Amino acid sequence: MNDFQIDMDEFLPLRDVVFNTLRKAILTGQLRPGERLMEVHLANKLGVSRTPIREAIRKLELEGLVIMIPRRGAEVAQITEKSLKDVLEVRKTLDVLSVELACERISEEEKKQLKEACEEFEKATRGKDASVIAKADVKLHDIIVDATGNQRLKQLVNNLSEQMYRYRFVYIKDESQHEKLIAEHREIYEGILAGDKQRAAKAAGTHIDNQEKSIISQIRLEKKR
Amino acid sequence: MNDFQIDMDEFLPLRDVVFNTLRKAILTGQLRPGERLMEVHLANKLGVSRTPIREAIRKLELEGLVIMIPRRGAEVAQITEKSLKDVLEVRKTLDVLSVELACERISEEEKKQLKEACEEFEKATRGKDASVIAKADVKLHDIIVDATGNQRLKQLVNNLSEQMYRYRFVYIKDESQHEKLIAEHREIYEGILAGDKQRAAKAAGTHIDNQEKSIISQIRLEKKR
DNA sequence: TCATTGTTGTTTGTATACATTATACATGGA
DNA sequence: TCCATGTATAATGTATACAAACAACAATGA
Repeated sequence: MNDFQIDMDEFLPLRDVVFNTLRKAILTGQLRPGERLMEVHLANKLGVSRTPIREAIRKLELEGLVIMIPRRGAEVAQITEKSLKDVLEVRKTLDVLSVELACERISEEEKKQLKEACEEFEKATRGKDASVIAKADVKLHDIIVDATGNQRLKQLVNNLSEQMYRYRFVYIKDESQHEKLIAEHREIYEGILAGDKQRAAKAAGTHIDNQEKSIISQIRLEKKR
Repeated sequence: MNDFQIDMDEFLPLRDVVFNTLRKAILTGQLRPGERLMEVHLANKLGVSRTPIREAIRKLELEGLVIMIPRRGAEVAQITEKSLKDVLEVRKTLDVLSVELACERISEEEKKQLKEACEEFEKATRGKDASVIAKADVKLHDIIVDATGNQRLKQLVNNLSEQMYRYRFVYIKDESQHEKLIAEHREIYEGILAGDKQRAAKAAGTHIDNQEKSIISQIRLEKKR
């Protein structure tokens, strides 16, 4: 249990390595909501001193992934149905903004990438490997936010998306939804290519709405256990 | 020069005091873009050790107010016209979302507060004291985002607003704009009270557009100097 | 039995010491 | 003069040491 490990490949300050490690552990659920993050413990586990651990926690704190209790330290933030609805409400708006801006600003090169990503996604769904599908999904959305040319938007959308990383697999694993997912992606893709803002925006909206449904029902399930 | 001081009133961990202090110094322009934040220097200046300084910088880093250069430390992030347009593009969308949600969800109590804040703002503009006007403006917008009941939205909108804190006074000081500002606020206020999403959203949009114009022209002025 | 207080251990908060690296400047040679 | 190299300095990156606060639990008294 709790067997996350540091990724030594990276050539970064330890604080950033620790930050990425803890972040991933939280987002994938290896560190559970409510779990305390004790500095010496983490330091021993990851083989570093307390300093980089603390600095990583400061960043996680600002990102909202952990909450600080004075003189008691950090613990993994609880995810409530309410907080997730809040996140999704904002994310929906920003995703819609993204595709609208993408309609206006996408380059020819990016259009090609988008087409490839779309096909890649369809292929991935046939493969049934959830992590491959998830990756293809991320790729597709990345291309869209990149096409907006708005760095800040990209950063915010990515951040909001990652808040739901834990639940990503819920709706990706559900094969009965795959056709729907493909159709939604295709609709967004075609809307952007055609420069049809309304069409793309509407598709992006329903795309999020469907995710919301899956995730919320999953949360209710977890709550009951 | 550079005469910001620590605010000792606060009863918080030093890292948070330092964070707030540096943040304010950056947002008000006391720490200029490009300026290096050297740890020992700041530590001496604020009378603390390097540790809280470093932890504060980690948070500023994640917030995008400083950028880290490996082995060289932190410096205050540059604000370019592009980065500001990016911020405003996102903020406009989120402000519009805020008033739309406020239309649906505002309580009777909040309606009363909103009315008062609106009148307060009008009174403030007659007083000509920019900081009073700014405060009334913040109050008004706070009530609106609070009325959405969406904590995440509130946090993001506040953060984006603060990015432009430096330029706030530009459009607030310009008395020729006061009538327009009052009218815009009134329009937003009445739209929300009437539950008229379209009306309120449109007003909020033009409100941001006007701010954008003032701020962009100000940036171009500063650039020329 | 219950409440209060004392004590001990654990954890965070802060400071400082040590290691490493980048930069600047000087020195020497072509 | 210009370039290269070496050295010194100063800053960050990391580890550790010390202080203060909190929590748990035991002991004591009513």
